[in-house]
Amino acid sequence: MNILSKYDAAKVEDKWYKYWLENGYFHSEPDEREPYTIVIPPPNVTGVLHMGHMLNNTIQDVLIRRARLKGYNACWVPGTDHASIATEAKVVARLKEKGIKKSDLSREEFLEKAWEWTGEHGGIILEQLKKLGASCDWDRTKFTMDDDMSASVIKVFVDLYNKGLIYRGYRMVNWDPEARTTLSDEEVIHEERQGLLYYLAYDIEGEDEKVIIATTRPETILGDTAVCINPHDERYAHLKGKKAIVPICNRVIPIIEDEYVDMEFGTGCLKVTPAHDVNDKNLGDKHGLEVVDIFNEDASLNQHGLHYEGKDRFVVRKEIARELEEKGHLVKTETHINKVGTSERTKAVIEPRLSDQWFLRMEELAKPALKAVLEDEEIKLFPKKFENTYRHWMENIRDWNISRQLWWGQQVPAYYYGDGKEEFVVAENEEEALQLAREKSGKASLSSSDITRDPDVLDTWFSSWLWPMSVFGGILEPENKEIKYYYPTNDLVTGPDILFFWVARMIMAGYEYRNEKPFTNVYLTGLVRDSQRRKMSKSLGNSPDALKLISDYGADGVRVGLLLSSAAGNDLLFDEALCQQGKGFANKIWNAFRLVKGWEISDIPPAKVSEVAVRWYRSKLGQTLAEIEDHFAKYRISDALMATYKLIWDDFCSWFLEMVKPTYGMPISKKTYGEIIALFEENLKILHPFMPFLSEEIWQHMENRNRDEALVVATWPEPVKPDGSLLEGFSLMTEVVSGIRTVRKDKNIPFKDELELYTTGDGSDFAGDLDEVVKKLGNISGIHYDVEKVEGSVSFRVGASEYFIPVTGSVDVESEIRKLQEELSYIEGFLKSVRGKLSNERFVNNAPEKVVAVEKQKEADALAKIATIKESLSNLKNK
RNA sequence: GGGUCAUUAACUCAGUUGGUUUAGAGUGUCACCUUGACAGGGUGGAAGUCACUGGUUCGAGUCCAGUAUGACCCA
Repeated sequence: MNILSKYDAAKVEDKWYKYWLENGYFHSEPDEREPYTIVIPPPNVTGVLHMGHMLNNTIQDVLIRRARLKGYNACWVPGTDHASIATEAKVVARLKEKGIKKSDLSREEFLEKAWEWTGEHGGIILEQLKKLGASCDWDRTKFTMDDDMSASVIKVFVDLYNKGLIYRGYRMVNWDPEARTTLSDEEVIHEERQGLLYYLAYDIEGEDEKVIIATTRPETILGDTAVCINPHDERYAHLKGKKAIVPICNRVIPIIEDEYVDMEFGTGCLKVTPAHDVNDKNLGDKHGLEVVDIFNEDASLNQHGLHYEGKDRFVVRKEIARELEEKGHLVKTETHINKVGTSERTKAVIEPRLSDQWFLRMEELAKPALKAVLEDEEIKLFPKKFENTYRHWMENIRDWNISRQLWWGQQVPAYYYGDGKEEFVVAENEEEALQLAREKSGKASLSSSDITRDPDVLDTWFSSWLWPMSVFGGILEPENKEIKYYYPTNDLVTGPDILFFWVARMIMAGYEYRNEKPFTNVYLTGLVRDSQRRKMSKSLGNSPDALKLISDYGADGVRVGLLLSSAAGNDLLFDEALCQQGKGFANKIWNAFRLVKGWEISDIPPAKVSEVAVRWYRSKLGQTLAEIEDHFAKYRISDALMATYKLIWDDFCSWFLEMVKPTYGMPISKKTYGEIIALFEENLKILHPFMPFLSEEIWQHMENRNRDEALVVATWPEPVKPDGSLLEGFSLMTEVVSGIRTVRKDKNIPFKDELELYTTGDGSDFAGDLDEVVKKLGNISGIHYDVEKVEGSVSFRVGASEYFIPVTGSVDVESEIRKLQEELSYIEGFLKSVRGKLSNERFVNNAPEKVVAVEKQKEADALAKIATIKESLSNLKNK
C-alpha cells in the first residue's frame, strides 16, 4: 500500500461524514440504554458560522462523541431560531432595495417574504456545522417557527396569562427607533459616548431670576413638565413653590423637590421629562406630573416638537442648541462622557418610551431557578465563578417585556373586542377567543369581525426558553415517551453573554412546566477574540472565514486549534497558528500510522525491549486515561485534549514507537505487531472526540471493518490499572537516556557510534528489562553496574546513581568542573532551604509528621547527591 | 456610581480545600541534526521577585486587607 507522507484532510473528511450519515450513527431513538442528551443553542436561522459557533459546537461534539463511545444513547438535537428582530430587519432592508416599504405590504404578504428569505438562507449554518464534523441527529432538526414549536409558545403564553403571570402594562420600555420595536433590557447594550452637557437657563415665572439646569438632551426640553431640586440644597431654597418657564415652548412648569436629585451633578437642578426617561417617569408618578411625549415611533419629533416636527432627534439636538443660544438660554456647554443604550441588533440609540406592552412576572419563576443553581446544586455552572453573576441577576430580576412590535414571530394570542383597557381576552385560537369574549363582555352577539388580534409578536427568547422541552414535544404532549426519555438533558454549552437571556430562562421554564431542571451541567465558553484581544466582529473584519479555515487546516486541525487554549469561561485569543498546530498533530499521527503500516511482519519471538515497551505503554495509557476522565468530569476540555496530545505525541510516538521499532530492514514479531495495533486503536478511540475524521480514516485503514465496527460507534477503552513501579522506573530510565543524549551532543558523538555505560547503581532503579531500552535508545553496547569511578569519562547523575561514559580523546576538564559546580550550588541552595525548615522548631513541632518526614528525606537525598558530586569534582581536579 | 472576576516565562494558560525537590505545560525562541514515519520532524538548552504593599501562619503563587491595572456585568 502506498500511503502519502502528508495527511490530506480535504480528501477524507467529506467521505467519512457521508459514511456516518448514511449509516445513521448520529440518530437516536429511545431505548433501554441510558440517554445522554444535548440540545444545541439554536443559532439564527439566516446566520453564518462564525468562530463562536465553531468553538461552541466543537465542544458539544466532543462531549456527544465521547458519550456515544461510552455506550450512552447519545442524542444531540440541532436547530435554529427565527431571530425576530435581526431577520425582520434583513427582510425590510431587502424590500427597501427593491423600493418596497414594509408598510406597503399586508402582514401576510410580509410574512411570505420572510419565509422566502428563511428558505434561501435557512439551514446554511447547519450545513456548515456538518463540515466541522458535528454529529447532530439531523432527523431531529428543529426551527422555533415550526408549527409544533409555535403551538408550544402559544400554549405557554395562554397558560401563563391564565395563571396571572403575564399582564399588559403601560410602561417605560426600550424603544429601538430603527426597528420600531421595543427591546428587553438584555438586548440593550450600554456604550460610553462622548457628548455635550448643555447648561440651559429657564426663566422663573414672575421673577427676574433664572434657574440653570444641565442636560445631555436639549431636544427633550419640549417634553419637560417640571424642574426638580433637592430639598436640602440651600442654593435653591428660595425657588420652592415657584414655577419655571420652558424656553421656546414657554410651558409653565412647577419646581418640585426630591431627594433623588444629585446636588453634585451639573448645577444640582434637574429638568424632568417623564415621557422620555425612566427616572423622570418615577419622579412624575410620585409628584403627579403631566406626561408630554414629543417623539414619533421613528424618534422624529411630533406636534409637541413645534417647528421641529418631523425632524430626527439628533438633528433637532443641534438645531435647538443653536436656537437656545440665539435666544440667550444657552449658558455654556461642556464635553461629557455618558453611557448610551444602543440596540444589540440595529445599533440604534435606544429611546425610552412609554407604551402598552406584555410583561411576564419573574419573581415567582425565578425562585426555583435560583435555588436549583445556588442551593441544591442540581444544576452546575462551569466555571463556577458565573454563579455570582447568576445570583446577582436572579435576585434583582425585573419583569420581562415579551412583546415586540414586529411581524416575524409568534403573534400574541390576545384578542380585543373593544377600546377599553380590559376589553381583551387571551386564547389559543380565534374560536376560543370569541367564546371568551362573549362571556367576558356579556355580548353573545359578538362575531369574529368584532375581535381583533394583537398585532405584536413575542420575543424570540420566549420561544427558545422552551427549547429543551419543545424539541421533544414536551409542551404539547407532556407525557410523550421522547420527553420522558431525553429530559432532563445532560449538558448545555453556550456563551456567558446569554446566561440570562437564555440559560436562566430555560431553567425557569423547566421548573414551571416539568418541575424539573432542563439540564445538569452548563459549560460556559469564553468569547473568541483576536490576538489583540478585540472581540471578533463583522464590522472590524477580524473574524476569519470559518470554512476557509477548515479547508486550510482540516476540520480536525481547526477543532484542535480552538480547543487547545480554551479553558472554560476564559476568552480564547484565536490565532491561526493554533490550527496549524492541530494540523501538524494530525500529520504526526498519520505518519505514526505510516511507520507501523510499513513494517514487515514475521512469526518471530518478540524482542525483550518490545515486551517491556508494551507493558509500559499499557500502564501509561491507563494512567493517562484516568487523568483524561478527571479532566472531563471537571469540564476541562482543553486539559483533556492536551493530555491526549502528549500521550500520543510524546509517549506513543517518541518513546513507544522508538522502542518497538525494528532495526532497519528487519521484520517485527507478529505478536508485538498485534499488540501495537491494539494500543494504536485505543489511542484512536481517545482521540476520536477531538479529531473524528483523522481517527476514523486510520481506523478504517487498519483493517476492513463492517458497518458496526466504525470508530464512531466503537467502545471507549476499559480503564487499566497502571503499574506504578514500572512507570516510576521508566521515568528514571528516560532521564538516563536523556543523559546519554546530552553527552553525545556535548562531545559531538554521532548516534551510530556505540558507547559503553557505567553506573554506581546496582540496576535496581529500573527493574525488568528497562536496561534493554537504555541500550536501544542510547545505542549502548553494554551497561556495567556497581562501579566506583571511571577514568577518562563524562558523568551525569540520575536519582542517587552516577553514570559514566568513557570517551575517546580528551575530556574538557574545565567545562566538566564548571558543570558540576553549577549542579552543586543548586543542590546546596536546595539543602539550605530544606534545613531552614528542619531547624525551625515550630515547623518540626507543628507541621504534620508526614510533611516533616518528606523534608527529612529531601535532606538525605540532597546530602547523598552532594557527596557524589564532590567526589567527582575532586577526581577531576586531581588530574 | 455599584458589583463580579482576573493579574504566574516573550505569548496563551495550568497550578484541584496552604507543605511532593528554590513553580509546570503548550507555543515561540536559541543551538545542533541533509537519521530509513513525519523538517508540519528530532535532540538539547535558555527563559519567571507568581502585579504591588502589608497581614495571618511553623510554612503563602495558594488565605485576609489595601493599592494599581485590565475585563465583564448592572444602574
